[in-house]
Order: sequence, then structure tokens, then C-alpha cells
Amino acid sequence: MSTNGKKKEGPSELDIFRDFLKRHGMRYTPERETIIKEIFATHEHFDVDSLYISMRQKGLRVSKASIYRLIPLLIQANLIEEVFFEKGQMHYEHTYGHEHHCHLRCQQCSKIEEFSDHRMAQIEEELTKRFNYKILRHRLEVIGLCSDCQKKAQAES
Amino acid sequence: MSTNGKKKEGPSELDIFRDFLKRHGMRYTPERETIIKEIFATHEHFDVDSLYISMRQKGLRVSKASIYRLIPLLIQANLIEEVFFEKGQMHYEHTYGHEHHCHLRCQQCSKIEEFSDHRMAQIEEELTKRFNYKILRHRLEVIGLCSDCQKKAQAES
DNA sequence: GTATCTGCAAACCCTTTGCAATAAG
DNA sequence: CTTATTGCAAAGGGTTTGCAGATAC
Repeated sequence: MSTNGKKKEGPSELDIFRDFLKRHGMRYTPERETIIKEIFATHEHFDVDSLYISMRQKGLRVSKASIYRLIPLLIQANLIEEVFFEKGQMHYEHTYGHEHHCHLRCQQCSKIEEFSDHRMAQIEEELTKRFNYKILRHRLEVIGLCSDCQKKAQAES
Repeated sequence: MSTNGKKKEGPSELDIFRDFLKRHGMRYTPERETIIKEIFATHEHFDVDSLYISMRQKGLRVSKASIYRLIPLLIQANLIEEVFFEKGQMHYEHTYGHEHHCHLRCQQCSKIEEFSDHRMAQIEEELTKRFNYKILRHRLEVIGLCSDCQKKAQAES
């Protein structure tokens, strides 16, 4: 089990996405560029609403609809992925350039710790053999109470 | 890694829930009983809408609101848990009486295989120490292509 | 030029909630 | 009797979509 966050070498997210759009007969627009830059500049995890608000505050004006329309494309291009659904909203994180990691989330305060674990690769390998699946990815979310929230809970009881 | 589905011994879901309600000053109603019986009789995984429809077809008439209001209680009582969110709906499965398991899902056809793995317990234990969290539960979803869908994909290319 | 994309606002759809009537304890 | 629960219908709130104008290519 190790901490995470190494940045891989390679073409930029924009390069990848530009190529993706070209291959699919879609267009590279200033709006798309703005959104992608914002996602990859400032957010590790994000949800549409907070992304939108943070962009507005910076004077970057794109509509929410454009963000919503962009997200499936970014997922298809393997640049981001859904990580969890909470309080009615889907949360995403960017994948490209980051090693895959798992999430440890505090049920109370929603704080998130990231970790990765070599055993996940073993598990995937065994599943491949056992069920004859071609494994694409996994999502591991561990839910618990962080030390702060444990203390608070004790204080209340 | 082992296959799953063993039924543990012990009090029934209704007993557990009755006790839970009493402890919280809540009431045991025919509606609640009907819904719980239906959940535990026929569904391994379920979502509110299909549960509601299936109950209606059997002539069991409870309102959707009552189902929605019951679910958080069942989660709190540790009888069911959220397993994944798909196509705008949360999906649940019952936990009580079943060993915890993980899901291997085919991205193409949504078929689900269940498995459990002792390494998850190890991982939880290590996370407890490392981050000082009190671990409550985890959700592991592995996504891939089942053998049938692999064949289909090959045939098409 | 033409097909795609944008912003807007309305529509959608799952879920939650206010309310008056009902029923559990 | 008191307070929780029910069903209904309306409200919420995140996401999707129809449309007309703008724009990438």
C-alpha cells in the first residue's frame, strides 16, 4: 500500500483530447479548451456544480450545459472517470497522467484520503483467470470515520 | 478469493428491524413489513423503481414515498447498503445474512459476478492503522468485459 | 457552406417533503 | 391519547435536451 500522485510523462490532456475529437469528427472549441484546462489545472476530484462555480468566479464563462455535454467525451477519451456519487451528484477525477488510486472517505465529513495497493492488481489478475473477464478498471471506495469525526462522535455520546 | 452467497444463521431481518425501530422510538407498520419482506424475498440487487413496480404487480400497494422513507432506516439498521449508482438511480442490495462481497461487472451487458476476497480485510486493517480511520465498509467494483462480450467485440472488428 | 457546438430555458426524472388523515403504542 | 407514519401531490435539484444563433473546419 503506497501513497500516490506521481505524474506520468507524455502528451498533454489537450493533445489527447484534440486527437480524440478529430478521430470522431468533432470540434475543438474555446469552450472545451477552457473547461479542460480548468479541470486539469485545479481539480483532482470535482463535480459539475463546483467546477462551474469556480470557473464563474474566475470570469470563465461557459454554460453548465457545455460542461455536462463535455463530460461523457472526456470519459470516452479516458481522461477522467466517475469516482463516486454523493448527495445527488456524481464526482469525477482525472485519470490521465495519474496512477490509479483508491479512495478512503469519511462518512461524516466527506474528507478523502487516497491510496493505492498492489493487491488490487493481483485481484484483477485472478479475476481474469477465474471468470474469464477482460478487466478494464476498478473502483474501490472504503468508507469510515476519520480520526476527527471519531472524536466528535465520542464527545457527543 | 472465494465464491459467495452463504446464508448466516441468526434472527430474521424483520426481528432485527423491529428491534431497531423500538430502540429508536419508531413504529412497526404493515407497510414497512410488506416492503422489507419483498426486498428480502425476491431481490438480491434492487432499485426503488423496479421494487415498486414488482410490488404493484403482486397487488402489494404501498407508496413510493414509503419505500424512499424506509431505505435510510434499513441502511442505518445495517440490513441493506448502496452498491452502485447507474442511469440516474441508486441500486441497493441486502447485506444482512450475506457475507460482504464485491462485484465484477461487464461493461457491455451489465452482467454481474460476485466474489469476495480475504485481502480486502487486510487492506481495511492497514488503512485503519495508517490513516487512523474507523473503517465501516467498502465497495469494490471491478469493471471488464465478460467472455461473451469479448467474443462479440472480436467478431465485430 | 455545412455540420457541430453553444447558451438558454424548459423538460426530465429520481428523490424529498408538506400536509391532512390514519394508526401504532 | 399522543406522536409517528401513510399516501398524495407538489416541490427540489441534478442532468438532459430542443432550439436558434454562432462558429469550427
